[in-house]
Amino acid sequence: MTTLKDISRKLSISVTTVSRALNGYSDVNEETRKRIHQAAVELNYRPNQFARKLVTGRSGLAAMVLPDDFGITTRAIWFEILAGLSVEFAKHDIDFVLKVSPTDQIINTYQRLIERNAMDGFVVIAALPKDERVSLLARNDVPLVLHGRSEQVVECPVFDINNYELMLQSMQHLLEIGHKRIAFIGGPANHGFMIDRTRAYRSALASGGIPFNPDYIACGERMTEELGMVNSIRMCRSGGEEPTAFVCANTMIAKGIYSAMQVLGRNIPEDVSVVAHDDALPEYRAVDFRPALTVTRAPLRDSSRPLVDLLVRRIRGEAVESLTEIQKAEFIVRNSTSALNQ
Amino acid sequence: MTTLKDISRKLSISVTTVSRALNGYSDVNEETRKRIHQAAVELNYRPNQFARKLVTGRSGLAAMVLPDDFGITTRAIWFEILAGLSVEFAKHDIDFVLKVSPTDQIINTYQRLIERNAMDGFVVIAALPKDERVSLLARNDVPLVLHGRSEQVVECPVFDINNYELMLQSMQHLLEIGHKRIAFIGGPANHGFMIDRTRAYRSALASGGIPFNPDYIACGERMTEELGMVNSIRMCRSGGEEPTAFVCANTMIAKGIYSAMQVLGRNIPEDVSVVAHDDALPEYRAVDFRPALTVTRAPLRDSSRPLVDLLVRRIRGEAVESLTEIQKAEFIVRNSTSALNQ
DNA sequence: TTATTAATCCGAAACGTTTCGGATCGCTTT
DNA sequence: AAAGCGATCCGAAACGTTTCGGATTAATAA
Repeated sequence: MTTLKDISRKLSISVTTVSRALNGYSDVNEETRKRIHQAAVELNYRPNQFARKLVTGRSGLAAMVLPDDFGITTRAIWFEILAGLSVEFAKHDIDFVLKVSPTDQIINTYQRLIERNAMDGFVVIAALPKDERVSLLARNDVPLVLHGRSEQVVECPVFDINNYELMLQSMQHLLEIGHKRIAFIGGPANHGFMIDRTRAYRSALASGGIPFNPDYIACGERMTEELGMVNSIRMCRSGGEEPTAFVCANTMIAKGIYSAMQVLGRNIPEDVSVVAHDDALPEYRAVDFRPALTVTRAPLRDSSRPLVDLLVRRIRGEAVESLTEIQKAEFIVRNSTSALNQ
Repeated sequence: MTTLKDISRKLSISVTTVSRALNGYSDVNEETRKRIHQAAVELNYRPNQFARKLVTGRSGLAAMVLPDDFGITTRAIWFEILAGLSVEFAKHDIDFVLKVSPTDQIINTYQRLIERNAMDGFVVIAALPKDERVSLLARNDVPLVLHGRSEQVVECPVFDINNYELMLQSMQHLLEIGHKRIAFIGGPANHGFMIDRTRAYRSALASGGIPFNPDYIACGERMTEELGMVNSIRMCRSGGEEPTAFVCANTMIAKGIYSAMQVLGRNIPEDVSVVAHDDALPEYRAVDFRPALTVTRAPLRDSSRPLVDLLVRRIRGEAVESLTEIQKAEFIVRNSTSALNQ
């Protein structure tokens, strides 16, 4: 392994100057900088991360802690997120470490990681309104970036999609084409994104002059096909008036509704309309639904870059105020929605 | 953050002795060791990994490099593996770093990681007969553990399941109940596990006096439902004699065959028998198949511990010869197989 | 008594960086 | 001629460990 000292010796230049040259300080002559850079590539120099960490306090490591029961959704989604984060962090020369922890030990795991002081930062996903993870990290002054908004006024960068707006858009579309009995099947009621969307759902109903019917809303811990299937069947069988349209928190739920409607002998979109939010998972392509699914679309993959960028800027010490990014979902009308035929 | 020096000062004992006490050396008095340990917990001491790395060369980091197209299978499976590795490594105080790389850049990614010299070891999964990753790592003397066997005689620990045996078992079962036209639908032909299973498939046929029919074997890059569906339909429609039984490399393929048989109006197990190898993924539970699926079972989750143990022992310097572990799959007969009715 | 040994302890160097606080030198300004 | 300045460089300390090579003491063997 070649070190600064090797370069220093080879060029008869002090270690200090070699270090400063390589790190782009201004007090080194342009020509000697050239020589140093050249020697560095010749000798295939790689800075020793651990020596560096020892003095700077930076480790070149960022982590994410996941519950071992996979939380709100399925393995496939987590992997999508992990993969994106790994490649984005790599661009900043940061290694991405994955911690999986029993669900009831999550906070302990964070605690230990914080004590060890080995991570430059964390990415925290699926924000809760009062998020213990966030407050713990913030209290200990360790950088984090949050996916989703949390109620707490907290000093951390945030990335989110416009959950309120996209829900409004779906609802307005359905209202415009005449639907009145619109159901919403979503995820865990306590998560930030669900709170936003539920708010939008109710506000859209209100603005359409439609009373809120609690039977038309279903929340589940896991946003899977099963959730969509079970709840849509329940709603259609409940004896009262059946929904004429469903809004789903993701495409898996929509898939479940498609199956359910087939079982019940209902046609999409003639009998019921379906709209979903689409994270653009390759396994559930909305265009491949039959009929093709109308969606608000915000690829999960696209969140990795902003997430990592925000965290890196936070680690570099940028002011938190400037570190918020809200991504707009795109509304795409396909064939799963049609005007209500009376 | 509390350091050795803090403990040293508090107890008026040299840093050396504190270090040696904490690391279990024998040249420190039992009573002072007690005092030191106590002070360590009182002060909430955590060794600084980076300082340690600097002198020992160990980083407390292990990595896995994955292709960004997810290789032979689906995201869900990768996540299963990743989660298992993360928790097992944690037990050894090792952080698990995940690297995702474009498929054609895998070797470069390894190269860079090796140069940086920041990983204590790697876990390499889905062994190829001549595996460039393995030879690269071995050549550079970096510890690795291999999942699956590779042809190369190489100095590395290996974990595998008894692919040859389990295939033999499935085949013998089918032969015993009278099947002669047995198809095998599996994964990429060049992978170690497929080579083993194909060998067993042919050897079982031979021992049953049945000629090998190349139309009855199908390999695909991705072992998904689609693969099972497409190939079983093709085999059943090919005009020649249809298979009466299918052996599948995993349960997803079996699921595809179930769908295909339904489409074709065939009943399982009356018309066709199906056997699969079961990695025990929660998403595809063999017991939940209708009819319940006969399998050779070897939970993927169970591979994490041996994998990590082997790697850790290799890192600690144990002789490679002792570091091989072959896990036996369990054969479970359920309702997807029945005797051939003539 | 003296030499040997075992049990404990410790000073100092080393790992590879970064960074603080100058030092040197030639040029410009007074 | 003296003072000041900018550009360029460097020595040495520091980060928190581990480890080599002893040092000290008391008990044991000669």
